[in-house]
Amino acid sequence: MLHHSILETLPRELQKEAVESIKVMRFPPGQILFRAGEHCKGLPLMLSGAVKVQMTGVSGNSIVLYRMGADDICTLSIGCLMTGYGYRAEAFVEEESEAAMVPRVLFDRLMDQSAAFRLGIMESYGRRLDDLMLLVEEVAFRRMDERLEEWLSARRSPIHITHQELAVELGTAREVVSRLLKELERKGRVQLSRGRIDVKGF
Amino acid sequence: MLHHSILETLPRELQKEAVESIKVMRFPPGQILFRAGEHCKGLPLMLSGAVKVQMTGVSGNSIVLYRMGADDICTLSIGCLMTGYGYRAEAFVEEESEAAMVPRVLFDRLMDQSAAFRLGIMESYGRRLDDLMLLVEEVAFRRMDERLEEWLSARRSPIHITHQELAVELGTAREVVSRLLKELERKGRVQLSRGRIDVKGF
DNA sequence: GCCAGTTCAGTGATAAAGTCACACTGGCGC
DNA sequence: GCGCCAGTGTGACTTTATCACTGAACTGGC
Repeated sequence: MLHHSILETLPRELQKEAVESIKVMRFPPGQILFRAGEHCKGLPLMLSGAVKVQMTGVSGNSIVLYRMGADDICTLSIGCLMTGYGYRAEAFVEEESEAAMVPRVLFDRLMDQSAAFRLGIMESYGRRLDDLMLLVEEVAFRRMDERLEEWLSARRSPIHITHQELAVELGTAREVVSRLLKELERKGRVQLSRGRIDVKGF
Repeated sequence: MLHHSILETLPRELQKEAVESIKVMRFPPGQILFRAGEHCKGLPLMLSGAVKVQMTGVSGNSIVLYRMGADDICTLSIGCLMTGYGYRAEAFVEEESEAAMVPRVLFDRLMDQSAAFRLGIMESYGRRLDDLMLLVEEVAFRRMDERLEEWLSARRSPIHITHQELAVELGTAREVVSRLLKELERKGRVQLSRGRIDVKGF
């Protein structure tokens, strides 16, 4: 089913048109939504699930830029759609997801005819820009141990993740994560096992 | 005079309306266009000059996020306008600048009535997002000596800048810049003096 | 079960970058 | 000329990144 808040603001006729030309797609976990360099076919509106967007630098290291969940808009796609450049990042499906793919033509039409749609798009863009600015600051200036603890305490224990994946989340090297985690374990804050971290309340 | 490519695409009547309600403002070097936390009154279209946008983190360290020059659009302002949040960064006028301030109401009207205007705005947004993604990668993974050399070789010698300012450009500490520069001087690649760097061809 | 292959984690050594503290200095105003 | 101060240099130390390697834990085949 096609439930996305940005579509619900549309007047009846546009909504009807939208429902007709939008294809809902389903992505299993592990699938790649798009890769770096690929070109954008349409704007994905996330209906459900979870997708992480990450970038790999020239050095070969990767970092997670942000995540998308239900009711999000894939802002990155808009930029690609508008400038015609390929994606710079790749999107990796973490949980079974559904997305409504809005074709270019319909996107243009909606931008033209619905102020609410425009507002939704622009707001989403603003938030994404904000996210990235915060990330820059975080990566440039914050200490890794703090960031790691913050990341850990933001989820429910036990956390199923490898040190390598966690390193990509934080934009650092696997060894750094391993060492910091080991340190936390020595302090009794976490318990480590293969592919799993048990957080013992901060 | 009011010359900005995004306005030139407008049909005659809109252009006339625009010229009437847009105030052109002039900013001397050193002036702050907006500060972190401030709210956005309208969308600045850069007509001439140079403005740098930088953010200061909780740690007190700052980093330059991007620059705006003639014909740019202050994308950051759109986000603030749309979400109603305050600016997260501050904009510092580097060279005498002129900007056309588009009030909220006119912005909405232009977004509504001109496809070309919309396209211009969205493109500009896409580029900015791209810039920030590149910056994240740069800050997270690239070596500081490389980034410094790149920065130096991208401008014309002599460069008038203090080590502190250069540190903000790169998002690092002043001492790091001082040491790297000294190293370059020992190698004969640059010559240092107070507030000035002479680059001797890379 | 056992074994081979693979992924994941731990760690020492070393280099790069960030932090803190403080000394020095070039240039300006008085 | 002298004092002041932003700008710079540098030592000592911590944190983070990188490289190289070891061993432990899981996987699938037999």
